[in-house]
Amino acid sequence: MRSRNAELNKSRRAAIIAAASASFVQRGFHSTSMKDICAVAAMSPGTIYHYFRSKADIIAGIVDDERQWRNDLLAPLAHTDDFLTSFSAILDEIVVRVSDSDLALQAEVIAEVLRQPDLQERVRANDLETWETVAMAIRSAQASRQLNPDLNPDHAARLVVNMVDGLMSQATFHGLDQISDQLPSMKSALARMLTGQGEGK
Amino acid sequence: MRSRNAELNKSRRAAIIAAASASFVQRGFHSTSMKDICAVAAMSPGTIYHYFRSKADIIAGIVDDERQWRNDLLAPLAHTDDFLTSFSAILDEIVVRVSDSDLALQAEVIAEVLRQPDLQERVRANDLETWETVAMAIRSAQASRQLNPDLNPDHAARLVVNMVDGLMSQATFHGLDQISDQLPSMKSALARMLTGQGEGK
DNA sequence: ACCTGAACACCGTTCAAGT
DNA sequence: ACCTGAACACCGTTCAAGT
Repeated sequence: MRSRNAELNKSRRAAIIAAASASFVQRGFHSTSMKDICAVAAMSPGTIYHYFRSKADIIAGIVDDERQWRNDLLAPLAHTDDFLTSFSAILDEIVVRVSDSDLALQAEVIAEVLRQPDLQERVRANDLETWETVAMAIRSAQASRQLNPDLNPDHAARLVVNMVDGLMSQATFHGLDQISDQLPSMKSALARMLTGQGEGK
Repeated sequence: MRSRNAELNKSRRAAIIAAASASFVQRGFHSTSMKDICAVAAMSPGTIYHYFRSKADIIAGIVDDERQWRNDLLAPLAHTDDFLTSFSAILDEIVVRVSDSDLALQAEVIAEVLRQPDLQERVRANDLETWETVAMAIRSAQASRQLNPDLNPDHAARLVVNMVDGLMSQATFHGLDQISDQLPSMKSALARMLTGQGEGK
């Protein structure tokens, strides 16, 4: 859909995404009706369908917001000269910046995304981007002898991303409070994993 | 609902859960209609509502199956005298026994569970049970000097469960093939984390 | 108790009609 | 292009009626 008024298009889409996100968190994706979203956004159904192909399509916008958020969070890794300290700060920031609503919305999105092939590809691409960012940071930290140079940087990056994914899973089940207690031991385990000499493959 | 015929009750419930699971994997929870489940199970809507309070309630049965599955998987940890080898075998078994359908169904369940408080409590309890099992195995492995005795066993267990959760997340996005490549480096990282001396808190 | 299927209130989406 | 709201095909759930 080519829009005549690009400004309006952008602000309307943002308003619809905001209204839908709030509704999804409260009631869940599939028990939020279009009428609910219409009420929160103060628009008629026809207007929403003018900006989005379907209710499911609204989620694509949410996924793109999430990508932006991740990139901002990881940006410091690209220029740091102390990988472990930077990464530790990122973990702390996750606990501060992620809310229970974010976790609920994220769970909603993942389930929905799994049966929209083009959306799934988008989420997968976001994840690969994150991995690549971490792998590059690890490579340069190895070059400056901060991390064990025997480690395969791609595998190590996967492990690091894996642990953050696991942290989010546990936050989803047990709440964000619970996982802050876990951060210190997680950081020292990471340090041991990434700096220790040994069979790094 | 007190049933007169406990046998029938059990087999009907199992048949409905099987029909529903298959449908949820194919079409997703919220685009599976009761009519779909009726067709696959070859029952009328009234019959299904005789055994389950609602469409969402069917998921409780799926969660209980998942709990059984986890307990079976982790059972060897209770009696092993070699924690790392046992755990490594469990990781291998996950890759063999988990299918793409299982991952899709699991994602569906998590999103749905998050807004049914009693179901959420059930999932949380399953997770705590897993954690407790791993923590006990770690404690006895520390007693026999297999693992670093300075580690806090509860925190170490959280880390181990965390990494498995992370593995499942990544399998959901990138497929099970991708994660088998990751297993060797994950195992050696785990070994380094759990055996190495250091600031274990 | 167990089962049927028509009936009820409601859903996502479309589209003729307006500006 | 942008917006409205009635209309359409369909949904989860109930319930009178049967055995």
